[in-house]
Amino acid sequence: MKIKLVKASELKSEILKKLYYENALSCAELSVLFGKSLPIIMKAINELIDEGFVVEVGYAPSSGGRRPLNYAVKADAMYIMAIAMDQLSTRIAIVDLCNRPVAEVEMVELLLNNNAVALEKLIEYINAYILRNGIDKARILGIGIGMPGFVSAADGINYSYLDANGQSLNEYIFKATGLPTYVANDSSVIALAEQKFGVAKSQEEVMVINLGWGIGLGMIIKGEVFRGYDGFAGEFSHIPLFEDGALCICGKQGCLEAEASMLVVVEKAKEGIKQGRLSTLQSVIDDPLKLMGDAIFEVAATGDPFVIELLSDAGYKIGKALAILIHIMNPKTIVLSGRGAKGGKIMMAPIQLALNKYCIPRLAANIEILISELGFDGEIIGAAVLVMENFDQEKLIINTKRIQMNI
Amino acid sequence: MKIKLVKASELKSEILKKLYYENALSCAELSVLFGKSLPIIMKAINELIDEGFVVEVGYAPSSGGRRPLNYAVKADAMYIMAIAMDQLSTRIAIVDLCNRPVAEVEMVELLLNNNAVALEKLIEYINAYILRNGIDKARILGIGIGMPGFVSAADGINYSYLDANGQSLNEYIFKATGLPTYVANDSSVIALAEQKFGVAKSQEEVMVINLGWGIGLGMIIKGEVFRGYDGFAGEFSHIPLFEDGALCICGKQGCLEAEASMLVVVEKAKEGIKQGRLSTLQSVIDDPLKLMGDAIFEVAATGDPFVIELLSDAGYKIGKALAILIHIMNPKTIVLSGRGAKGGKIMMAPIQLALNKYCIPRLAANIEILISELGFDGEIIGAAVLVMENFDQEKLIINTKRIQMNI
DNA sequence: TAAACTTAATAAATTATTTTAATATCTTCC
DNA sequence: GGAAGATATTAAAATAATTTATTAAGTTTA
Repeated sequence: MKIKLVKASELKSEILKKLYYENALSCAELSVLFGKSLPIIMKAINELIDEGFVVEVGYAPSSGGRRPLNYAVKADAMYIMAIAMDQLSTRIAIVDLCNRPVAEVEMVELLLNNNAVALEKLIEYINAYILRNGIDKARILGIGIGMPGFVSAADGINYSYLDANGQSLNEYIFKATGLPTYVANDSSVIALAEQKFGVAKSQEEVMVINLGWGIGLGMIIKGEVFRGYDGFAGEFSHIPLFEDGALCICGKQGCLEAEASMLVVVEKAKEGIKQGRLSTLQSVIDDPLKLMGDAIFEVAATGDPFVIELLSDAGYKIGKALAILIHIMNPKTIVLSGRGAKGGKIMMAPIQLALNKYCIPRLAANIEILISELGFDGEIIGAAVLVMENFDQEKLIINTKRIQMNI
Repeated sequence: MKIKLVKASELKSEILKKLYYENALSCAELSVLFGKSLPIIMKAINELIDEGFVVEVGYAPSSGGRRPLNYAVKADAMYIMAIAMDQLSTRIAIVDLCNRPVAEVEMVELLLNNNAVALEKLIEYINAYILRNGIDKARILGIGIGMPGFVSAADGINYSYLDANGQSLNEYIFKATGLPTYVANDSSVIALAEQKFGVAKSQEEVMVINLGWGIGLGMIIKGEVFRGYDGFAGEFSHIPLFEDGALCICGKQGCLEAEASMLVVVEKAKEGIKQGRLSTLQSVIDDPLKLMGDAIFEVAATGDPFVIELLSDAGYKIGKALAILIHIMNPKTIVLSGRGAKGGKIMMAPIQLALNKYCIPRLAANIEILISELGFDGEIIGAAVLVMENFDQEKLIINTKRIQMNI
């Protein structure tokens, strides 16, 4: 791993971040990682221990000499509120610094589209959740929120949903809850999760496909989320892919989303069954969208031919889009993630088929397509990561005071 | 501009690079740029002056206090050999540290396709050019080469042309010339030129389209060329864009290159004229490809309807491809560069038309499409930049010795 | 099984960097 | 046009970081 240059004044918070991501590291390892001398690292670590952020966690195996003493974050030094939204529902969790929930993860219905009170509802949920679980707000480092739409993480504005009269959602929710808040596009948040704690762990260049009601793309470039100039990079759903394709909600024709998203698969399934196609999906045909989505993958796993046909068709089209992405970005790894990752195994073959057809062989040859193991938890974990990504020395100092007051 | 963290041991070479890119800077500016204290910067600058790399270049205008003393690279401290190749011909130049040629830029015919002796020819040209112009090899910092094909700049290998039995071209040419050599894909080299000395100067996120016999893409991300995992990123020519398009040399159908490259425009022009279309291009219809390419833009500038029709058609298709790029990368700036940049003005309208049709308005709204001013010189300048990008403390020390021996 | 070799942690000495203060030079505002 | 404020440079003092040496603790090999 490349050494990461940091300013001396940011060393301690950077070490804490690293320990959060890497679980446990020795001083020697940290020394190499940051390109700083051992005494400096030891001083920082000892201070972090004194301040209550870090603990010793025993010795690592020797690599031919004295065994190194490993350090890790103190899991309950701080908590993080992680929120994962989609168009239909919102999940809320509070996790510790090992990403373990310290209160039960809850899901609430929260329609984003044409819902003027969605933001107020969200804030209500947040405050109620904290209160109900009896968690001290002072212990919570911040709130990370992954949400669909055109989100500028830099400005804290979602241009599609949750309007706060043009104000920053980060500011608005901070004022309403007292907790530092960071919003970001759901796909970028999922990409964060996959790179820090998922199948793409520690990789510097990864493309993460968020298979959901739309089709999102979170990009990790040079080890960081790439957001583009306005923060809208990775708008994969609406690339013009098919000459005379289905009409998309965006008003255009031939968008990837309109041909291959989970929404389309569900709709095609309903329509097909109505027209007499046989499928075990028949029993849930009148269920709401969300349940139907879950059912698709259950039924696919049992080998239902109609559903597999639908998923294969979607997979092939996604594969064509991936071919374009590969030509432009030449990634090493592509991760299929999001709630649709469950169908990844079935889609793998048609995706590969499409790559064979649409990719220059040299580019497709070494590509590694992985299926997320975080699955549905990805967005929650990513939302927590989002808070830690914004952790800095200033917040370290604030929280040091808090811990010292408590003890 | 964001401060650039550098290791203390690399400060001097980084300062020199910065001065090369920015022409002239004061110590105070450098201090801010690198986040280092003034005494450190002054020490480094004074050493660089003593070593013969830097000179004082007078005072900058005051901004309300004592006028700062500006420093610049000593233009003839070192020379750089810059080589720009395309499939048909190769240009060679030697430039000083102000990118001014110190010997006449020469162009030689050098077919890359199916030419087993192309590499040997290239080396011959290099050595002959240096000899003919009587330039001391010890004065030349290195050779930068932009070339078409699948080029891995990291490995120094071009997988399409100029095979050195799988060896690194960097190594091979170094052995044959005694000069450190760096090869890279032509489009990435042009992107470097545009970002350092062109219309995209100092921008951190830029997409540079190389309009030539193919259609290349050089990406600047976080201020650096993005090359992807294998180094093949930006393979824009062969993205699958049209359902049943023309057959491409790559064997696939519907590639952008097969529909909109300069090669296609020239061929369509020839064919059209043969079939009776009226055009002032008629007089050069039997000229070789290269001349025909130049003629296209000359004729277009006079308002030739047929040629404008052809360029518009190509522009519209390029616009569709740009729409995809914009959806994925959300850049602030797109630069039309390469030898085809001459036609940029004519293509601008159809490109915008395509963006209106294929882009989500929010993404297309703020996009800035610029036409290169470096034009045909872009690849030469970029090749020189390529050498400076690889300049480090080690090379600084080597060249210090050289200068001291000479003086 | 002990000697030789590694690696880790700690302390002391050296080196490097930044901060502070002082001086020089220029602009702008009475 | 001179005084006050701003910026740049230089020198000295204070601070911080790294290097080197030392001790501790483990592995490998003869």
